[in-house]
Amino acid sequence: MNERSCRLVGVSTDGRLLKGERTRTVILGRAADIASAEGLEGLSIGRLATELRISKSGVFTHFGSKEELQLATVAKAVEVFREHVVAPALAVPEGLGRVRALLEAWQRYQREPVFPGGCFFHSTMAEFDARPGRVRDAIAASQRDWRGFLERCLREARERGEIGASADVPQLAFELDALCRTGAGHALLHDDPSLYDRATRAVEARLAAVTTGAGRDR
Amino acid sequence: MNERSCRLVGVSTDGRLLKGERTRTVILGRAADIASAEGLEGLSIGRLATELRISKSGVFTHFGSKEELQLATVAKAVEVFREHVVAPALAVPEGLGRVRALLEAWQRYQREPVFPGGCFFHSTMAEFDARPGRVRDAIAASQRDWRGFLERCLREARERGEIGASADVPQLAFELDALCRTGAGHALLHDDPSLYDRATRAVEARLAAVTTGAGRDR
DNA sequence: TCCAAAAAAGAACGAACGGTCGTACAATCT
DNA sequence: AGATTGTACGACCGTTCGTTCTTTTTTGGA
Repeated sequence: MNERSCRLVGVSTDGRLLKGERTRTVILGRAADIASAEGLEGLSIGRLATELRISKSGVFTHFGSKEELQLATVAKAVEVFREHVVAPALAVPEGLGRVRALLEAWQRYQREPVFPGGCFFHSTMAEFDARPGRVRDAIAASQRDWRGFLERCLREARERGEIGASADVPQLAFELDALCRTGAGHALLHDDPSLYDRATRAVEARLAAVTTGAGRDR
Repeated sequence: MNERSCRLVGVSTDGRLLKGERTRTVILGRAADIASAEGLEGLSIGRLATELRISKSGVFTHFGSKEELQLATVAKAVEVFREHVVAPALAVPEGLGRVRALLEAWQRYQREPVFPGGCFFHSTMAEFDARPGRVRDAIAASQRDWRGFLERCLREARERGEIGASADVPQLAFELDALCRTGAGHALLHDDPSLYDRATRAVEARLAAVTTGAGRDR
């Protein structure tokens, strides 16, 4: 592939982003923020336009339909999630250390908060779990990805002998996911940050229960 | 209080429900169903009217505002939850047996499904956790009630010596809640009933870890 | 600097939203 | 039976929704 043929859409010859691509990014940033707090259905094109001081059609043109806007918003949220949670974990060597780094990054991302409405996916999963369609499929797929990555990290730790060989990785991933997710949700609902710590403690205990001597030594 | 002064609104002199009260019940039943799947904001007065073949104003008159409709819907859902989850547990003697009955009833209620959109509260908690107002307060209060009841059951089991004396009841309640809740949510999102079992297994393991010899004997 | 293409604006649409009103009928109480 | 209250109706308000156009402005490459 030569340079010309693989030029990306929305990118100018000197590599800078085209104007349209920049506004698209701005729109999606705000869209993900709104959706994390008010849901992907609470998102509206008119509101985005008003808040960003763009015309309604100016927003609309970038996506062509509300469903496309929702899908793009999910993709944007995945990007943010990867950056704040997955990337920090990948910077740590494989094994139990990476598992810990991953869970810590996740909890930090929920608390900061990167999104004003807590974890984007916690909100939208509950919103779309009983509503068939492309948006739900996208959310479900991203959720499978996330859980797959968590399981991979756990499996690496097990292969290193830092986690007991008999540990049930998918089950463990499910439980860790459930504890972190719910802790953040409750903390937000009751406006009580101590509920984050409850999740942290539960995760800690759950990990301690499967950690081997080899895991503790490092 | 004599009979006359404590007459309830919506109840006629001979104790029967007034007509209005009956339609109100019908409306709220449908409202709770819709809200469990599409959220309390997805609920609309016009849609309720169309589906129930009542005029829009006929629906509206019963509540006076959308917020009141949402609050009444939450109250209705609490009633349904009590009936399907709390009541069956109360029919079982205090102790670990009641804890088990409670968690079983909860999981049964999620699977049946009593509400078409899974657990009403799972959906609405995530919807309102970052949205201040009376509706959120009502949801948060009902959630506190539920957790209070779960903790009470656990404490009774502990006092009977069926659960270890050192068990941290609020922490345990949080974890059991998180596991059941998330299991149901994932089962719905991925359309995979085996995820319910994952929650069941996690709960089972969690309970087994704190059960004493006395608890196992019965 | 010029010009085509890209991006944004603007106006308008039909539908649905929450909400208000006056009215008509039916159920309930005296 | 008559008086009264409860209940539901249909028309309509202003607003916002997603979406479709046409027109204007901005932008980036030659």
